[in-house]
Amino acid sequence: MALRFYNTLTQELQDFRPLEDGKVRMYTCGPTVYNFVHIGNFRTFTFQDILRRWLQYRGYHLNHVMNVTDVDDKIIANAAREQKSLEEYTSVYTKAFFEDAATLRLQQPEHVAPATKHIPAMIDSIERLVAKGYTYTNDGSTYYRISAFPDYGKLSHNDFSGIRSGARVDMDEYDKADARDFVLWKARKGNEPFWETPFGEGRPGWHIECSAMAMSYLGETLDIHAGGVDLIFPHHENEIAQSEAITGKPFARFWLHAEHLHIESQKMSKSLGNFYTLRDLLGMGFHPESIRYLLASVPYRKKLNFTFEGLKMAAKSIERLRDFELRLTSTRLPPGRGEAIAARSQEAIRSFEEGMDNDLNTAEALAAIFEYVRAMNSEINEGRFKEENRWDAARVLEIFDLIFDVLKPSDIALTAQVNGKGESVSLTDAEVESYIEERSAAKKSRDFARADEIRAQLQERGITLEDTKDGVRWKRK
RNA sequence: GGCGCGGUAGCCAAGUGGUAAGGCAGAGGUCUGCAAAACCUUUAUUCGGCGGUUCGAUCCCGCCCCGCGCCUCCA
Repeated sequence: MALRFYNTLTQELQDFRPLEDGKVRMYTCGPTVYNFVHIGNFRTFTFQDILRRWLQYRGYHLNHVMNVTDVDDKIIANAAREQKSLEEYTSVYTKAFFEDAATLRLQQPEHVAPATKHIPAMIDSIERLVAKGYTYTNDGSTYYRISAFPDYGKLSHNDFSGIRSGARVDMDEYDKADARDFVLWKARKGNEPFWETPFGEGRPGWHIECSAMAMSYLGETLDIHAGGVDLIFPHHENEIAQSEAITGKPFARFWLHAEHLHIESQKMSKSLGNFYTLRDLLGMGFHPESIRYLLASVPYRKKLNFTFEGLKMAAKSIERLRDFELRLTSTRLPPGRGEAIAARSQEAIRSFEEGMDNDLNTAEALAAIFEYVRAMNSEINEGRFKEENRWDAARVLEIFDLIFDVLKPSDIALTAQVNGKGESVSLTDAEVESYIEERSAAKKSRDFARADEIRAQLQERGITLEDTKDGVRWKRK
């Protein structure tokens, strides 16, 4: 089956083909940098990362643009309060965002586009809308008249035909001619930051940045536009209204939207005290891979209930895969290559691909991997898994990790072993090895008490020992 | 009120018109000096409720109940 996505625009699953063979033009809505972004935001960004990786795995050359909203009401207000320039204020959170993204192993888009660096493109877009008669001004601000765009509502599937501005609305009494109209350019107020334009001093409305930047980087029609469900209306609806009014062409062919994340079954909110940033969670001792796994393992169109129990489960799931990976390299195997196992490995890859092709059904894809791991563990126990099958299995894990990217422990995980007093209790590999030698000697002389004592001490310091037929194996927790 | 999403085992979560993937947790067993890891067995006669269509529905239709989102800034 071909790669297919659920398209919000058509409300159905559609086979994905880009406009141009082999190339995908993708635009995603990035962060508004007025604060540290929270874990719910990262659910969406993780979805976008999985999408990126899968498109690349499927052989597409990606051109992905992500905007950074670095000018809006909140930013201006916060910056003013801290008596900082916009730039000073937003650079802190922009930097933090990309650090967090890297911690979660999110790939960098090909282009990151801060709004304030693209004002001329926005001005150009607005001028074109003005020329085509889609706008009106009021108090120095320029508005988009949605009644001029008959398709308005096609993305969110709302019917606005009944609430068009009519005789009842007196324009003199309202900022906007129609409640649904939105601002393209906001008139300068007081000491707020502003830019000079043919239609007055001011700053851009929120929606215009995405239309202008998307089209200037990617052309008039995008293959994919993605974001969180809350952006469907009005943000994405307005982007369509702006862009298609300018070009007369479809703005984006596939609209993909990630569902929201809840915390312990509740909406995340500051008043409930369940508002977490990535940094909060890392501070509680959770590993980035666990967070990434949890965010990625629930298919993106399903609400994700983020719980601490879920994070622990994620960590255990990763551990199971890592144990299998370790077993592949540390077990002595009979020579040769089991053909049935080679074939089973191919089958696992096919199932994994099928799950991912199915609108990025990560739960289905994961099931393929776990079923495979169980089967292979069995084959190893039975002696049918041969020396050269290592490469077959390694390939399966490699493909899995190309997308999920959770097998390699984070540096943080390696170094952040601290005891209750906050002191580092990490051991070097050499130290661990020497303890293992001491324990082996104790075992040889049947001093099991001493051997168990060493094992327990290592366990306390995050080192787990496993006695196997092929010697002692150890891993860090 | 309008538009939309969802309710599957203790938790997370796939799925199909023909009778329920996977992960975590639990129970029993094999292996082990003991553990750990791994494997085996086991854990929903049942998929929110009630009707309907059908030879047959968790999956299709209708109604109802519950949870949630958007309709104003929001991933």
